[in-house]
Amino acid sequence: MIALVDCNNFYASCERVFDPSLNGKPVVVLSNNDGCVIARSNEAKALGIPMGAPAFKYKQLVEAEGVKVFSTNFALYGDMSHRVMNILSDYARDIEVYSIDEAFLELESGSPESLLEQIREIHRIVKKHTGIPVSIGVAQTKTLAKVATHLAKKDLTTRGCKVLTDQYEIKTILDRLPVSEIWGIGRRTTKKLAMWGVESAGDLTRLDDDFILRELTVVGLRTKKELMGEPSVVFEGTSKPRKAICTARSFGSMIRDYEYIEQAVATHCAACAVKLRKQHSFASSMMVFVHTNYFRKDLPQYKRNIVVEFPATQNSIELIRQAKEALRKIYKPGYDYKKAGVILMDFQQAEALQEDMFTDNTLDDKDNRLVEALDLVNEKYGRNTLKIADEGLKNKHALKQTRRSNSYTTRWNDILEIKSGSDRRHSDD
DNA sequence: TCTGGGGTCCTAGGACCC
DNA sequence: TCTGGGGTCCTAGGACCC
Repeated sequence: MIALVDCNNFYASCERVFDPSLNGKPVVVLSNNDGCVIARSNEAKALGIPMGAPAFKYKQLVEAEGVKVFSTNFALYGDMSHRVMNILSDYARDIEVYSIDEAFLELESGSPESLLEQIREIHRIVKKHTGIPVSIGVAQTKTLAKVATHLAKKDLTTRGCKVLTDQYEIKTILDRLPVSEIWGIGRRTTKKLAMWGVESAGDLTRLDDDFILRELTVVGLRTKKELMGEPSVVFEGTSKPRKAICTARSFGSMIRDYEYIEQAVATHCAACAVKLRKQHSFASSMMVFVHTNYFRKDLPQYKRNIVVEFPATQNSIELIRQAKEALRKIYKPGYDYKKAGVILMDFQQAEALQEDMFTDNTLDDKDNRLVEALDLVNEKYGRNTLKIADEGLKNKHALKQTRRSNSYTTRWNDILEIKSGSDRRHSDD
């Protein structure tokens, strides 16, 4: 049996854990540069603020309704996510972390009643130990588990937990569910399906296999099978290493100077390298890209990317050297740049590393020991305690983040102070 | 004035090989 | 006039997810 655990309004919920006065109030969290809305509490949804809405378009509503607004605080959300996932892994045979706020669990099969009891317990423990509310759905396949979680969230009578195993119930639910709600059916496919008169998930299950294969490829066919209870999207289990690692950011304001763009690229490259080492991989190619602001139709536009190859490495210093060389080839002066990024690709795992006789990529040369020390220090004393000089200190490319909450769980200076008496913020724990 | 970031998978077509 | 067949690898582009 597969369960899908989904944290409710995750980022907004994280903010609430550390400031309970936000409970019952509309809360939104903004993307980088405070650009658009990426998380909303139920109260904010009720006010009609859509997902992905540009923040500036809702300024008036936000002020009028007293909506609490936060810049992203990924250090906090990442840490809270870890805590939730740790608890989940105690309650499952295996876990597949699907995103920062979602995980598939493999549960022992059992009667619907015992399954419900199990997920209610998980629901209760996660809330008690982390403060994060979750929705849990259980079914035979991942796609149906997604449907079940959807119900757990929408249907208040489920109190956040739904077991969807009864064949008759599945059928009636699928007949009422719009195809666009199904996991794996996006905007494009919904439009296509509508042309053939396919409106509900049930309609999709009644479509001919060959027809689906021809029009929607194997991806569409897998979805149909999953809806019919036949597992076709494999449960991956404990996370596999990433095949590509990307770090890219829009700049807080547009940048012209080569020097600052180079610093941004070096910074992104260093961030990629940390992620790369965390999963014990070595990269042997990277893409570097830059582009101007698409939204400024009045300004000249330029975008370019370049892929460079090199002997597999996980060393920040070498990777930054490559990134700088790549940037030099694509940078064109005279443009106002808005975004730059680095993508590392073509990984080899440490164990399988093909030794190149002429390059030393083992962990005992001097640069590598330096990088290892750098990781240790930054792990212990916080991100960016030590940086590579190429990353620069001025941070001209810095994000605009005017409303970031404290990093309660990951920075010593930001730890919550508990006061006694009327100022107490936590009633239990 | 102001519009995110990080991923995965699939397909078609071209290059190349025997 | 006729112009193989089967395979692999790579890339770009499309679609989708959270």
